[in-house]
Amino acid sequence: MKISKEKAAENRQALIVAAARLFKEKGIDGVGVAEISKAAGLTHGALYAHFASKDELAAEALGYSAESAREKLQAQARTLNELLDAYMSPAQRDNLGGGCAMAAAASEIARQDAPVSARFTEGYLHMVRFAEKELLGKFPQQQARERAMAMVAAMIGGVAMSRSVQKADAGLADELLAAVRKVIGELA
Amino acid sequence: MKISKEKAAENRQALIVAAARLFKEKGIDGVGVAEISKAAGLTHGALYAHFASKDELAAEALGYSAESAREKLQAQARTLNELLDAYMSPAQRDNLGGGCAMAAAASEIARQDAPVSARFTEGYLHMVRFAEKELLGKFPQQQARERAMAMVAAMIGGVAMSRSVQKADAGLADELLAAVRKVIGELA
DNA sequence: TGTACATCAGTGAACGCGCGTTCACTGATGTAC
DNA sequence: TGTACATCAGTGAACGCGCGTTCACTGATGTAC
Repeated sequence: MKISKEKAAENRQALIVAAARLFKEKGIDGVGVAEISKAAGLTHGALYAHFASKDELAAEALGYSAESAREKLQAQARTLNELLDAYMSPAQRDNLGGGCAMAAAASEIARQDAPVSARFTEGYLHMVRFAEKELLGKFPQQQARERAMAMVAAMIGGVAMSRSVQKADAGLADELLAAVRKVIGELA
Repeated sequence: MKISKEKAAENRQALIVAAARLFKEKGIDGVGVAEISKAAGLTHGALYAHFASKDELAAEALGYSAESAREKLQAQARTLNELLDAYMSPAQRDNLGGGCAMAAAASEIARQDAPVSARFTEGYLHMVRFAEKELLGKFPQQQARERAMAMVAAMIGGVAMSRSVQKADAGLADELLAAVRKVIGELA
């Protein structure tokens, strides 16, 4: 049963969207092609009509995550403070599948190959530039860039660590999140 | 061929040490019981004489990682600045298997169950207390704790992100590491 | 101290299972005339 | 515009493979007498 070009493009996109969510929720190694395909309303065979391998889909999915995070940033956060409020919120922390791929997969990306690393680098630099732009009003260029890099790394680390301690100590998880948000905010 | 109690205890320890290194290098899902056992000089069957499951070994291994990091911290870092120099160094970043488990597995721990989360929480709080002790000379207690929590989260995030961008842009990875080290150092 | 025997850490074959990937086939779409 | 046919997205069975785990067996250790 061949499908229209339009419908095929929709299915391809559905695979990417489902993969992006599931990879963030369960890790790349933690989810199989069958589960991804099913979540997209297809069988696993169809996946291979669109992507050469699971790895290729992973790169596309993480690229999509980075791109939609960029759009979200542009649409919703006007200032660095607004970004911090949104990013360091319990809601964003508890939304693994819909949240930031860098926080959800920070330690896994180190083991992926160059194409995935490149997409993450772009995503990271985009956030850094957003922060840098505002810091340039208060600091010389070099210092603004250093601060921006450190702030974004701290945001990602803060969310990842808050998630890591959450099952053992939910109160600490919230305290950690608020502390990072506050201290990082004071850097701006 | 039964083995002496002493030798059996050595073998158990070898399994934990090998698992700790391999989990950090490849992720918990990325390494199998056969590879761990082989690295410890045993067959996979022997693993089940010491641990009920791979998950139980994982908890032991990550607990061991946290414990040996604590010993290393106590033995080698006298001041916060020394800790920052050691932790945020390219050498520690490039030593995945021998380095900090929190930086190596930050995003994976969020998906593990409570026992693993508890061991990470202990490890995180140990580093926070180390930083807090020094900050108490300059800041009131609440502020010292907030700063310490943010500093440790930023260190972990900085190392994890430096590793994540390294394959795509090695220069950026070094710049990122140095920027986080500098900005975090200024918080103390 | 010497002997008989229970213990149990370790071996390696085997288990069922789910993985990523392949492939023969289907049938509506899209195209050529 | 209507007809014949090539295309190719999607299906689902099947592939080999490595996974975590089990288990009958081995044989040196450790113990009881």
